[in-house]
Amino acid sequence: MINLDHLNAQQRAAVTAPLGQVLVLAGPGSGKTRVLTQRIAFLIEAMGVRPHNILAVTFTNKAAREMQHRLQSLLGDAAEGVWLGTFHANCARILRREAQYLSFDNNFVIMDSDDQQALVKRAIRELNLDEKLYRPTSIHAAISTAKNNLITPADFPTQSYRDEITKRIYERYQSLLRDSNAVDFDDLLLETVRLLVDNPQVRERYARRFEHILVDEFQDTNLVQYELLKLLASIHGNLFVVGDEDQSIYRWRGADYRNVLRFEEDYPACQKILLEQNYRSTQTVLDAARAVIDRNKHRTRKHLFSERGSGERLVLYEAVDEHAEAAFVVDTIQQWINSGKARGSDFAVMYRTNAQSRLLEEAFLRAGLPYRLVGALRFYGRREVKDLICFLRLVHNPDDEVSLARVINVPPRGVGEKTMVALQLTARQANMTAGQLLIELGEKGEQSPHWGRFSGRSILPLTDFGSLLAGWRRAVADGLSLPGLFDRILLDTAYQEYIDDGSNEGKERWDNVQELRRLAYEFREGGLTAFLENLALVSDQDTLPEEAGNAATLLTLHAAKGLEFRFVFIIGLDEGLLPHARSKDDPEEMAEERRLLYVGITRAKDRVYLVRAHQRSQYGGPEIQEPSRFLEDLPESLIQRQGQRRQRERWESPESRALRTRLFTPSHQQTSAALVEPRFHPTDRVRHPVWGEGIVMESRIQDGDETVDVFFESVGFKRLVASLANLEILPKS
DNA sequence: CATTATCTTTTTTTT
DNA sequence: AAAGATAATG
Repeated sequence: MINLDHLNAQQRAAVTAPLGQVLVLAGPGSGKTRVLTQRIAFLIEAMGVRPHNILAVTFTNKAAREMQHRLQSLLGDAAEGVWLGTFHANCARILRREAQYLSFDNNFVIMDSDDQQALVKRAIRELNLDEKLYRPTSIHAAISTAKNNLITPADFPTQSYRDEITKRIYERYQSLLRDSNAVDFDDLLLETVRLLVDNPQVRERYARRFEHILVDEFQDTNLVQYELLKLLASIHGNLFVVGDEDQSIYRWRGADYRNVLRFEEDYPACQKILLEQNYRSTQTVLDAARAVIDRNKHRTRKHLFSERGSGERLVLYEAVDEHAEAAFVVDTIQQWINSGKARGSDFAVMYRTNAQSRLLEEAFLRAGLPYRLVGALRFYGRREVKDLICFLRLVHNPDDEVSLARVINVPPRGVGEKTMVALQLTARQANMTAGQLLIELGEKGEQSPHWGRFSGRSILPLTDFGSLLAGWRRAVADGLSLPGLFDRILLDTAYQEYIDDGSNEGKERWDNVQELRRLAYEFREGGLTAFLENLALVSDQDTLPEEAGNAATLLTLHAAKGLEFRFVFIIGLDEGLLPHARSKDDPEEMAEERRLLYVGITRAKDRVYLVRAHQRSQYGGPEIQEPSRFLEDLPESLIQRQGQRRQRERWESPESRALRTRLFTPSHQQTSAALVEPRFHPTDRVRHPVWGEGIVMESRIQDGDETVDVFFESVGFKRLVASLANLEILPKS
């Protein structure tokens, strides 16, 4: 049974809001996930809505799982039947059901970003265009933006010659997709909208079904998603959306926080509820976050408050280079853990770009500290994993040209560029897809009318591969299980010999293959279709083990949204990195970088460490870094500097330095003393909360803090930072 | 014609 | 520093 007593007034108002449109603007840490789940529970239990009639949309699978989990514990089996998932997953579900109305069949594959890139490239090549002039990345971005704004190739605006070309690539790309019986991420949304617009009876069926629609992270919806919601809510009009303009960080993906304003315009009767009490962070953390975000214009100002007390200042550390940056992070975490005041899982290290994780990983490994890495060295992006996925995709849908191109020569069987071109040409002439042609060659061999079209050198490998493919498909048709198929592919291609050359790296690659096999085993019930859909839609962000023991978390600022940690490190606070260099020409993008930092800071419950490096090896040689402009927005009263002084302070007058020192005296008594002279001396007897009694061997001032070497009776020699270690000096006996 | 060696270019964030 | 494209080689 749900219990509304532990909700505050605003939260309760949201959970129990009457029917119609509800817009909840929820600051960080204000319990928005809770409101969302309680609302669903309220609808089911108090309003008697059947779960079947509820659609709940999240942005990540992680968020969807989290909500599923909470609903389960709130309602038990009564929660069964709610349509809960990401926009993309829900759309894929609809498209598979309604394939009869669409231009592709229901065993369509979903192209991931690598595949999309490959297709764009192919489209450019087929049109004989210069790849230097029309970079696949930038063309793909243009296509994606168009799709996110409901623009089909036919509607693509052509104001310049380049637009003209882009339009032609877009058209070509789209037909390549359809020839492969495939859709890309953007199509999932776009095609669903088109389905609902073009087929009133289908629209009515879904709109009637979804009596209640709830949306999380509404500020990150794009135009297609907004239209989709409108269509789905067109009968009942019960739209409950939760969001925070200040946390909108997916502009580059078409997200438009102005959908919040649009919502208020489109639904003038909507109720607006603000959640302003923060249950996560200390007031100091909130003040700092606010100092950063208040510089942004065009936003609903919220007055976040916390009852958790003022808390400690944010620490700013300026390292000499990126190695020292990583070392500072790891050392500090280690000291906290050694002091017994924190455990590994209390920490998160956040960064702007995935590339920054590598040095951190190395530092963690060297220190022997466990960590879990979100995303980055993407499991699904790894060569061997992608190879096998493509084999499976090809069995599922032989028309998939991208997969075919990828694996036809894996392991090398003598099929190169020329052979591929010949294959494609012959296939087109025969009005078949390359995959179909291969299968025919494989099945009929010399009997095939196409046999003679190929040179003696290329026909054998092609026939070879074709019969493998045909064999796998037959086996699946005869009821071979998914894990069975997986093993058969490995066996037939001698994949292990190919991938595992005996080196450490080879071993690791083979382990990845085994890991994928384990996943396939989990999907043995759902079969190939469910497995592939899951692989396409479940991001790497979701790959990490839920509770990876006692490990610190390493993740991008984007991936951090929705999470919380006691201690948050944000590294790379340099111009060019955060804000990222690519944002500096566009004020809107600059505002988004600011929101990114805001999201990072507000993840912290207790402490925030902001870290930067004077010098960084960006690409090739080392480069001098300027401090991030965002640092200047933080009032000095909220900041405690650690480590090296900033250069300009060297030229400071003694008076102003004295004043500064007084002003910045940290709240810890020990630390302030330590800045001047050591508090501990050799031969002092000390007590540590975890390791008990020991003797000070040496003590020195280092990086503005006191480092003490202590010999403990229990664990022997340890190096500690005085301000963190909580050492107690014992009277000399 | 496929594979290998050398040179060039390139860096955001993710469903 | 790594991936991708181009040139040389077998």
